[in-house]
Amino acid sequence: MANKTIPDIVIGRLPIYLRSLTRLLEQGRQVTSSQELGERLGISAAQIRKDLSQFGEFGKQGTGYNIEFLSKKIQEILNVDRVWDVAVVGAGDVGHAVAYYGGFHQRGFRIAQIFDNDQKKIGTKINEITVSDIANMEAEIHKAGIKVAMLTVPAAVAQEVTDTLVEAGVKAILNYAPVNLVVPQGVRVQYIDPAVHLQNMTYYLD
Amino acid sequence: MANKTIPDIVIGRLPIYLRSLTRLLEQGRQVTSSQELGERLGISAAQIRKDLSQFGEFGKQGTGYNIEFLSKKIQEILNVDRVWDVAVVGAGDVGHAVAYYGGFHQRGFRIAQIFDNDQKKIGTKINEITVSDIANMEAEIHKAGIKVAMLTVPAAVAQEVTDTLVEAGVKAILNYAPVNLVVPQGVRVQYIDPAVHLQNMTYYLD
DNA sequence: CGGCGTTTGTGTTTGATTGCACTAAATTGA
DNA sequence: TCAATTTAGTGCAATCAAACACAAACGCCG
Repeated sequence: MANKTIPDIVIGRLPIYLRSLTRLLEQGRQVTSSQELGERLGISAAQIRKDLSQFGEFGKQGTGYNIEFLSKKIQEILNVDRVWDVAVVGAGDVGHAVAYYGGFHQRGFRIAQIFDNDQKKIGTKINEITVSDIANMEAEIHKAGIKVAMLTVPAAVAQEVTDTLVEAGVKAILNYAPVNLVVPQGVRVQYIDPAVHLQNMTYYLD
Repeated sequence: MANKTIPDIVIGRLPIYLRSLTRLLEQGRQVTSSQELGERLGISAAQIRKDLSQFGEFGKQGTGYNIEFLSKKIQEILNVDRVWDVAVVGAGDVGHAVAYYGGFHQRGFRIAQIFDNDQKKIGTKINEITVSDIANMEAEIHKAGIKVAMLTVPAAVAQEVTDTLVEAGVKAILNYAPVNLVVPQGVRVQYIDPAVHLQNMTYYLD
């Protein structure tokens, strides 16, 4: 049943499922059902079953899903049954917050390098990681084989820095700058822009 | 033309269009086209035209869209042709980063209040705003008539705090905690969870 | 050990979203 | 002035996603 080009939108829901399963595990639960998950997530049970069925048969009729087993399977699908080294570019407020956030490791990511262009910041430590000069970024990322980066630089330089990251071999960029990035085929970008989310919601307010 | 229940997915693209228009304005541009916008955003020109046509006729054939005019119109549609007061709940790293982020105001939002439950933080100032005791949150938000909140508290207490926010009259919550929130009809939630975005991308990596 | 209630996985239907292709309006340049 | 070019707005077709509904499997309990 696997490998028939899974829709992006399905992939996008898997991390949400995984997050919810983690919460259930924390609560000491061992088994859940598509119905329970659906209620928690505001998604129909049928959709959850169909999404999961794209990758295999993980549940048991009459019983539901073993949470630990399903978590493991989703982690494998998403390639987070390992830890990815991540580079953070930009050591401003957002870069700091990201570097200090403790939740990444158990979800498959480790902040390995931090870069900035401010001489006053270079050499200082953020959460035990020394800030490096962005001038050396391409070489260092390339050398370390890093494929994932978080971009927390000002909008004005985001595209330029992105080009360097791509040159360095980065294939996945989480962009906090409020700009749309242009990247070549094979490089993925995801956006985090709080104002976009807020504006989405204010449409529905008076 | 207008008012026929616009699909959520269309609303979700409007802030992206607005963001891109802002960049163009910054570059001194006055006119653009659906084609140009589409190339910048990786969206088809037809889709952009169709999205906009849901709300009126903003362009001119042969010419395109006046950027300033279209920006204004989208701001009106999204209700961000005004400034919304926002409450930030949780004065940790993320709360700090959010409070210091300078980009909100020109996009329709102003951080008006910050709350925390840590006695050591209460009374201190973050970017000129005094941190208030979360115990007074419901009353203060209600009194100020605040409808929009950002939630930057630990996952374990996010639902509990959400319930209080809803009680206080908040109708839009931007949730940074990695938990799905349950809210009554009429209250909107958007999620920001960097790990979710990263996990989405690692699916496509080897 | 057999019937009942539960829940998965999936073929099929329904609905939503996107892309296509065309018309009409505006601009430009000769 | 007029033909060529550009581009918005839109009806229709095609694609994609979600919901429905049911057979098959499983566990439980008497």
